[in-house]
Parts: sequence; structure tokens; C-alpha cells
Amino acid sequence: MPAASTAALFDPAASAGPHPTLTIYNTLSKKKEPFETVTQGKVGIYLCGPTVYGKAHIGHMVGPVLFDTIKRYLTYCGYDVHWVVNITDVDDKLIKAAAEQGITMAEVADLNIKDYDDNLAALGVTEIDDFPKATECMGEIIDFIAGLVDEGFAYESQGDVYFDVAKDSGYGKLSNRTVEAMQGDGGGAADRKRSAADFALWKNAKAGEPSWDSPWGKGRPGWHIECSAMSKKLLGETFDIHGGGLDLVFPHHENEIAQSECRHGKPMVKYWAHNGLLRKDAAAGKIGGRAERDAKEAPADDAGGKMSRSKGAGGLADLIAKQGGERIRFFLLRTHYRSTVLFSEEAIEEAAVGLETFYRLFKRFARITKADFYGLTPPTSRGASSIALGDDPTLNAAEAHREKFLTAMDDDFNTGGAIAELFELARLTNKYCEDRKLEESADPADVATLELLMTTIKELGGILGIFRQPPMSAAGSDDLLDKLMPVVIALRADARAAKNFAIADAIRDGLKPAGVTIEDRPSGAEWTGGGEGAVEAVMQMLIGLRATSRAAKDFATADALRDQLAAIGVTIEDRAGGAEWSVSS
RNA sequence: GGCGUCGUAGCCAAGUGGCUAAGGCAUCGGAUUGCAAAUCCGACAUCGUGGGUUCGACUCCCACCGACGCCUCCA
Repeated sequence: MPAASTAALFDPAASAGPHPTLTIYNTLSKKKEPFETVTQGKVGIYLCGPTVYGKAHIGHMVGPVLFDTIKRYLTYCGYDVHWVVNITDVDDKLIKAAAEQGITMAEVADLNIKDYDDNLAALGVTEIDDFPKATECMGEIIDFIAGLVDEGFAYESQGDVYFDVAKDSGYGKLSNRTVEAMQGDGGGAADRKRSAADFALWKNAKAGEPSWDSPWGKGRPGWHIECSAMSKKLLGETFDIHGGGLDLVFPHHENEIAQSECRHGKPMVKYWAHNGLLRKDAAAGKIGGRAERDAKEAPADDAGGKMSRSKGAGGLADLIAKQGGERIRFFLLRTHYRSTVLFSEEAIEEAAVGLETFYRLFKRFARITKADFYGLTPPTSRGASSIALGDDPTLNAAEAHREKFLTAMDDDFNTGGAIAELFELARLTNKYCEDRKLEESADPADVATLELLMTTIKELGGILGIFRQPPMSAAGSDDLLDKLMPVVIALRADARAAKNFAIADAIRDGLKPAGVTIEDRPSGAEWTGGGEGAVEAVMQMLIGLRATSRAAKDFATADALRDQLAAIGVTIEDRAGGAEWSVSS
């Protein structure tokens, strides 16, 4: 691959022209294009964020996770990236929600912004530079509209201001439609518009609505204008990448282009990048879509089992609390961003099985080297691989996988293809540990090689925004379980040493209902799992084991069990109807 | 109706005009293990249907079938 070396050498800060290997799909041209920035070395990204009238759903996270990954990758490639995500905090639905809840629109917004931020943090979305709110950019918005009116691209009508679509010869180019083909009836404001396709830049305030002073009287901005005004303010009149869900192509982004390009007389955006939408199942529409909302608002007639609104889906925050953000992020990144993804908890859990392979490898690394995977510090730029090609076939293979990972990312951010290389790297590393029997003895050279392999995994995982820190355990940690398990393991080790495999196996099997798995290692057993109800299940297993031992007159085991539990403050009392356990504080 | 996207093994999912069609999950063998688990090795697809272009297509074109999105708020 001759391209790899030149790609590694390309320095966006120092070199002009397109990136030699990186391509990005552009919705406007409908093809992949070489990536070339507006300003040498710098990238401006604008992502349409949420309208914060309600709690976020999983669909709202696709764009942020994707663009967080894109920013990480571009930064890794040497670009100086500035990423903006806007918050729409003035809108009909917010006004409605405020009225229903008896609080102000700003309070509705604050509540939901908090929820949104928490969700982003949990998914490892940490790279957003600016979070502008529409209400905080009112001056820029009004100026923008005034400019359009002055130049004849917009007109006032009864306190509203509309964009005059007929004045924009390019209108429809993003969503590939003609003004004639627009079938809308113009909505409720049709009588105030020159054409049904015209859209509101400014809406006259109705009584009791939040409003701002403007040259056209009190009112508030239309939906699309804030993005034109805020992107101009923060990224300039022409910037590099504009993102959002595919459902925003029309009318939102079409209207943004119309406003900005008529106002500035130059292209607004170089690359329009749209992510695919999430669906619940093959026959359902997108998550959070109209069909879903209609179902939610429909009267509750559970009788027929219409659609799947019952199954305790819970909110996004609940999902994150249950699954953990890294699983969700990994799940989203497995699929190409422009694809539709069928979303379900089962699908997340299946993806999580693969993720566990990495977590086990991290533990294996710690076992061998006594070092913490999360403490490794990989190179942060593309040109600086930690691996130098040489005679070691394992390292050479690892570097080849690294190159393939980067090639996949270069190809329109193909995270799915990139993840495959991560698995290859894990396999290679496990095999290295296996072949060299590193768990038995590892000389410094072996450890050094192993560290290079693990560092590469950390480096590439970091680009995807994963493996940056230990994942939160699925259901929170449980102190008592942490104390209990060493006792269980010691008990089992004794049994194994005494070749009492019946007891050893009974312990391991008895742990399954608790969701706890034991893995025997030369260096001792390790356990994973747990979760809600695990402590009770483990205790019941121990109580059962003790009863069995006593019945078999194996008082040594029974007593050892009770004594060791007592040592950690857990007492077992034998009662007529069975044993009870309690914790002394 | 208009404009788009998509259809790859049991499931999820990359990718390519000709070289072994990635990877994950599941399954089945083998190594390893007291037995397991984990790990490693191996097995497992001719790419929706029908045509066309081509020396050659899963990859390009056409038609059809099916799914989904947008055309109204929407990540």
C-alpha cells in the first residue's frame, strides 16, 4: 500500500490541497469527494442538535456519536477542528410544553438540555466546542433576516417574515426537488405567503408567547434561520461540514442553504453529511417519528396489541443506566453512519458480547504486566505509530491492521470496517500471549511487544471514542458483592485443592443464576458479572451449599463457609425453616 | 404520485469488475482445562428476482419485487 506512507506524512497544517486519502460522502453532490478544507489545517463542523421540548431519545445520539468520532479522527489526522452543536430552545413545541407543565419555556429548555448533556457524557461525546442556543443569538438572527429582507430575498407579511423561494434559483438542490414539485399547501400561514413553498424566517408573536423585539414587531425566529445565523457567527460564511439526520435534508437544510447562500452569495458548506435513522424494527418507522408519536398520543387501547409501545422501553437515561454508554456507542459505530439501524436492547447486548472480548484482553494484559490498560498513553497523531516495522511478524501484522483501520476511516468514516481491524488486533494479541505463554513467564522484550500491541488497540479505540476509561459496570458496583466473591472463590479454591470437584462445580454452577461467572486462571480465579439481585442469589447459593455439606456431615466445609463469611461481617443463622443471613455494620 | 436510500451466511454487518467476499453474534469440530469459562486453530455465504453490458459482475445498466426515508414537526 504505497498510499499509506504518504498519508501518514500528510500534514494538514503544513500542506495545502486535498487530503491524499480521506474521502467524505456529500449529500449535495451525492458522491464521495476528496476531503479539502476551506481554510488550510482547520475544519469547521456544524451539527443540528435537538429541539429541547422533551427528553432525548436514542435517535438523538446518532449524530453526536458519529461527529464526535469524526472530530476525533480529523484531529488525529492533524486538523484543528471546531465543532458546533446548536440547541433549539424556542419553538412551538417548547411553548406548548411550558404551558402544559406550568413553567417557562426557558425552564423547559434547561431541564431537557440537562438531560441531553448527561446522555452525551455517558456516550463519551466530549468533543463539542460550542453549544449555542437560539435564544442567545437573537441579535445575529434578526440581523440575518434583516439582510435578507433588504436584499429582496425575504418579505414581511402581517408581522411575519417569509423567505421568497422564487428568488432563489438554486432552491431544491440539496434535496433534489424543484419548487414546482413542492406539494405543500403552505400550512396555516398560506394566506400570508406569496408561494406555498415560502417558509417563515420570523413569526409574529401571539398573545402570551415568548417574544423578542424586531424591525417587524415582537416575535420569534422560524426554525431554520437560527442555524444559518449561528453557523455564520461561529464558523463563518462558508464552513466545512454540516451534519444532521437524514430527515433534516428537507426542509431544514434546504432552507438553511437557501438563506445562507442568498445572503452571502457563496457556498454555505463544503460537505453535507447526513446520518441514517434508527428504527425499532423492520416494519416500523424511525424512532421518535410521527408514527410513534401518534401512537403515543392515541387513546390507550391495549387490547389489540397494536404497536410496540407497551414494552417498558423507558427513556434514554434508563437505557444508558442499564446498558452503559460504551455499549451503545459501540453498537452505533458498528454500522455505517448513513445506514438505517434497527435498534433494540437485544441488538445492543449482542454487540456487547463482542466488547467483552476486549475487556477480557485488558484484564489479561494486567495479569501479565501488572499494568493498567487504561493507563497506556498511545500516540495522538496519525503519523506517529508506536510500531516500527521490523522483524517481528506479530508487530508487522499489527501495523498492517492499523493501516487497514485507517484506510477504512479514510473511506467516509467507515467505522464498521475499522472495528473489524480492532477485533483482528485483539485476536493477534491473544495469540501472542498464547504462543509465548506470557502468563507463565514474560521477559521484558515480550512485555514490551505486548505493550505495543495494547497501545495500538488503545490508540485506535480512542479514535472511535471507546476504551478511553473503564466502562461503568452494567448495574453499578455492589460493595457487598465485592467482599463476598473473594470468600466464594477461596472456598472454591479449597475444594479444588482437595479435589472435591463436586463442591467446586456446585459453587460455579450455583453462581450462574446470580449472573456471576468464574474463570479459573493459573494465577487464581477471576469473577465477572453481578448486578441486581446478585448478592441475594449468591447468598442463597452459599446457604444451599452449607445445607448440603451439613447433610453430608461435611462439617469442615460448612463451618469454613460460616467462619469466612463472618470475617467479612456476614452472619448466617440456622433456623428451623432454613438459614437466614444478615450483615453486621 | 415525486425525490431518495437500501436488499450480502441463522442473525448483525464491511467490501470488491477478475486474486481466500472483512469482522461480530450464534452453531459445529479440534487444542487447552479436573470439568468448565476464557483463549487459540478450523468449519459455516456465490451477494433480493429476471434480463443486459463485458473475455469476466455480487460489484455497471434496465426492469421487477420488497423494506425504509423525505415531500408536514422530526437526530
